[in-house]
Amino acid sequence: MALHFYDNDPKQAAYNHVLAHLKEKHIRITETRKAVIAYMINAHHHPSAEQIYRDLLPQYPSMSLATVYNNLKVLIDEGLVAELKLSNDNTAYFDFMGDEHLHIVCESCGKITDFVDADISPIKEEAKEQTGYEITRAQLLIYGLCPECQKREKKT
Amino acid sequence: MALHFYDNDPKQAAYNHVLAHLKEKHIRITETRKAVIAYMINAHHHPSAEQIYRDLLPQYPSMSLATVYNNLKVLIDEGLVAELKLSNDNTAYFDFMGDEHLHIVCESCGKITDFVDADISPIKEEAKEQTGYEITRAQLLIYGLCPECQKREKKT
DNA sequence: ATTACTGCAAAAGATTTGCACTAGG
DNA sequence: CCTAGTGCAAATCTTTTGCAGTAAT
Repeated sequence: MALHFYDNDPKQAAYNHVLAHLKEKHIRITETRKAVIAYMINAHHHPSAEQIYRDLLPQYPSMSLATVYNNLKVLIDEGLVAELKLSNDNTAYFDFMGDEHLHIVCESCGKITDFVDADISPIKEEAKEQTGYEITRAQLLIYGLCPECQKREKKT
Repeated sequence: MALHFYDNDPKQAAYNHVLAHLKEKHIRITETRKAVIAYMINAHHHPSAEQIYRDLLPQYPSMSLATVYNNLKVLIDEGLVAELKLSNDNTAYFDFMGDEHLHIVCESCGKITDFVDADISPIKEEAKEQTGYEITRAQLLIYGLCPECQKREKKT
């Protein structure tokens, strides 16, 4: 019964799903791994490895940055987390693959905004036909000026 | 008259266009800059800075890698070259912005294949409406398995 | 004549790696 | 138990920067 209660929380469901996935693949579920997974599921922003590390440090003072990287790599390999690499910045940002969404990056302040919908599957289909590639995933990065930066630029 | 002859060559035309653009912006046209521009226009692949440097070195033995980076940055800022950052690789690849095309990256061998067409402007439009961003550019990266790697994987 | 651009070397980041130790299954 | 995962530090790799000298306008 308690399980049903938790299953109503989509974040808890995602967390359980990830853990089940790892268990099935015989990938160990460690304290730090759980911490990174929970962090990613709850993150509304698109954190860098460094940010994750800093935010988790108070609760996991012995955790190392390398471990954060290791865990992110595992999650990426399992298709549970996506890696975003933007122009103008050689830091990778990470994104939990819950619901599908695209990213818009502000070229002025660097903020990343999500936006839902927009079906890119016809493009994938055409790409497959034109090139013979077997498409595994696609990433659309849109660059622009966020509303705040638009205002700021007008003032000048 | 000679000019008209050269204008019939689209690569020569692109080269002339870039030089005219730089001249108008009072950006100096140096030997190494011309070399990088010509290289990018003629590149059918998607070279890294290192690759450009290595390929130009025989003809420009005193050129430095930093200069390649500097010139690429200028060209990017002027919207003449695009920077591609892929997952699984923290190298940037560069692409001359001639005709519009999208990129498909093989997850197995890393090869980048271009593919033309595919209109993403409706997605840009929707992004603008949903988020209020003023869209400047978009980059669609498709990941998959190239035909060669598909064959190789089947054998195993 | 200016000053942007170059080449060099050093610095700065981000990420990866090697290794001894620890803990999950 | 056994070995994947951890924490640490050092290494690696890409890109950036400072600076004195050079060349484009």
